[in-house]
Amino acid sequence: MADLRGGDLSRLRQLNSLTAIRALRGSGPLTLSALAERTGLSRPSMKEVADELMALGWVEEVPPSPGTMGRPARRYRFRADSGYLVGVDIGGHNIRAALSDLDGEILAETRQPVLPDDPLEERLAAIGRAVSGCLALSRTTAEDLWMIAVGTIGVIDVEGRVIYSAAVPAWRDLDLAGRLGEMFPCQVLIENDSRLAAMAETRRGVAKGARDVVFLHVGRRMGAGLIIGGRVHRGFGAAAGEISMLPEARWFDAPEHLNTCASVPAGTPPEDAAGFTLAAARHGDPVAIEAVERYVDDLAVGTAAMVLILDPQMVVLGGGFSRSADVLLDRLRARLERACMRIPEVRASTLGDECVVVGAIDYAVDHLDDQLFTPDKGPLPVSR
Amino acid sequence: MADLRGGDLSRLRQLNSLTAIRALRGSGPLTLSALAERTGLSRPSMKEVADELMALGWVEEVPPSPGTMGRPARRYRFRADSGYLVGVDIGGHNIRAALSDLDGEILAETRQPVLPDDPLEERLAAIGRAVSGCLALSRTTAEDLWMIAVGTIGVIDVEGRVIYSAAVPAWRDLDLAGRLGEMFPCQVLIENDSRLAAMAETRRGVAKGARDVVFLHVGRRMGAGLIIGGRVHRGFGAAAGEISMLPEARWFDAPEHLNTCASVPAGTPPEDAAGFTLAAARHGDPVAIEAVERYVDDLAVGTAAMVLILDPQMVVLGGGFSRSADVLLDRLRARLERACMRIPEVRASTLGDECVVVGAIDYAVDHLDDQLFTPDKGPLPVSR
DNA sequence: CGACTTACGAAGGAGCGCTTCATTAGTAGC
DNA sequence: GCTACTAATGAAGCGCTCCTTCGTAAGTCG
Repeated sequence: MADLRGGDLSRLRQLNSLTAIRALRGSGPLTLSALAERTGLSRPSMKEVADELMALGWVEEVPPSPGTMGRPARRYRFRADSGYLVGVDIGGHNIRAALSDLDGEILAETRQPVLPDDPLEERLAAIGRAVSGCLALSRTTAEDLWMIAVGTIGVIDVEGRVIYSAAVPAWRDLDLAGRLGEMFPCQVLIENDSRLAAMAETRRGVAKGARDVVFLHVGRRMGAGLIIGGRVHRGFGAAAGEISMLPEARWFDAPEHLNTCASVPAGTPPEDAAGFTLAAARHGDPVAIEAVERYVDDLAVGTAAMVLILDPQMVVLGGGFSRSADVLLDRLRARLERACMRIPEVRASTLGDECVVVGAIDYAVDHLDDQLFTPDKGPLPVSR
Repeated sequence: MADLRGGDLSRLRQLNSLTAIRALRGSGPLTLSALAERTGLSRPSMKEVADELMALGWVEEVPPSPGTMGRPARRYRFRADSGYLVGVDIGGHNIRAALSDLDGEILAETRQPVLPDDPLEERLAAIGRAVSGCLALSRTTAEDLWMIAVGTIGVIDVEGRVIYSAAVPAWRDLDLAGRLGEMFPCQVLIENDSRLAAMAETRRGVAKGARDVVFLHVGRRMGAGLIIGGRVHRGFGAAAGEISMLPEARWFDAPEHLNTCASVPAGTPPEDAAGFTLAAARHGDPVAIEAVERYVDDLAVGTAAMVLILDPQMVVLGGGFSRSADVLLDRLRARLERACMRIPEVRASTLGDECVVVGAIDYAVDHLDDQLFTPDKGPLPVSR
């Protein structure tokens, strides 16, 4: 049972203010009449609400649109630029950052190359540089940041501490939330990168609008992120999606089939081997195809487990190997058809490398909405 | 984004009425002042709300409690008996039914033995008898039923049609929701029985209050039900939890280890074999222990998959074999500790055979609450 | 330049919740 | 059996929020 608080008249106003903000966020500038119609309020009431929102800084008036019949109508827009959000993707070789307005519209992006075994402080400094870069590009300052959401490889506990990170040795046992909290004067959110990628795909990618989605990170390491009921599923200890730990799921070593394929020429750097195999398979090389088949065999086991357990609407393939989705998708589908009761759609990611930063932004927007648009968390705050 | 409807004054009243009903449902009869305090409303307003709820039939006055200081206070209670809910468990060998009031308090229970290969019409008739029995025991009539929730073995699709049922041949392809809808003059809900059992355990069993729970049905057949975010997780096609379909999870044949154990005396009826093995293991029979170890080995694979994927707060063992939880729990825990990152609590069901009917009732209560306590679904209806 | 269209703004009214205060119906003590 | 105390009741008056209605204003079109 949720809250047991009854409501006051002021609560009603609060509700209507939030409804108005929501209506404005969803679509561009709206006239007073349009707003009134969407919210179901009468015009005079809507006017009062709008005045209040303007006074608080949430909304501003824009010039009326010319060329319309009748008296020009006042138009209002949500001041998405009264604050900014940052998303960060901490990967093994790259740190990406993006800055967005409060609507999640991305205004700037940067990338900082790093090495997996860079020392901790150097990594943190690179994060700082990536974020500063975004701020500089969009001519904003750290004071305008409302929230920063970070996606990182590895398992993060509920408090934002790194429990486990195979790819980045220095990351282990780090109090990431604490360190980033010292660096930035705003709220810091930490999440697993696959979960954020899943978020991005359900918000603006191929799975847009779906409520239950399994995102598979296929690449040199394997990962999964779950969206359940339209929200990121973290699990009780923030360890959901770690099925690659289970030997029977055959995920952990699955990429080896691609790395050790006999078609790969000697001397190929190890990070390019899998890509070579996938490309060879695309061109019909039977040995490479054999390796891909074995890879998908293994991939399908863990995937089938997730599909059978969750029965999602869609499975999205992301990560480095998803560039070779043409080689993988049909094969994966065929195996799922054999194993599963109901086959979800199986699609490739459409967001590519920006998946995680974009998902971090979306995650931050969600979090912000929760804070703002949940009634009874005090009065609507003043927006600068 | 949820609704974009702004609110009226009447909406506020509706909100407060719902809050009051909630407060009354949660605890027994309350005085006007107590109600006012809990809802945060002033006494005069609370009085008005209470009068309205009385007029609509949702609430009634009870005699003031004697022996208190000061003027005796009016007391109100939720009229949980203004309607009734029925839960049904359609099993292979038994059909159980329970009748509850609108608070989910169980007032009557019945059981009808059936045979797995009884013809369809006989089974449906047995359901009718089970429900009529409950009505008779509690002196109510079918007209007082508001909702009936049915848990059944097998996979049910979103429309309440049986897609697959290994245990009950006649069940296959049946439009269960349709047939039951003809039998009872109220809303009919169909769910998989493991999911309802999971529901019961999170509402009034061992997992009370937990938000993410995996319920394992361990018995002659294997099943699983998931609670995610405090709600039953059905999946997009209502097929969530069917991991026993996956060979690698080693669930489907797991019970065979117990059935074919060499310790079981020749001539034991097949349905008692597993129970015998479990009992023998409890008393130290090394051959039986060996069989149990193999059984738990297999059980743990699928369970670990679910734990790694979902990271639940608790795993609850239910179903026939959970009576031997003392033999199973520690062994299962030990294996999960090896396989999983974070170990959830592992506990045995406390509700026993009534698990599914009780869960069906809880499911109906939830459904009813959704319908009643979601504002903006029209005005609060009149309760008879 | 006048007719038409559309939005604005002010006035009056109804519903809901709040506070305040005198009143009432019990118990406890003498 | 009477008085003091306690706690709830019921009525009156206030303020806020939303609604409807109307005359007025600011554009476009012919």
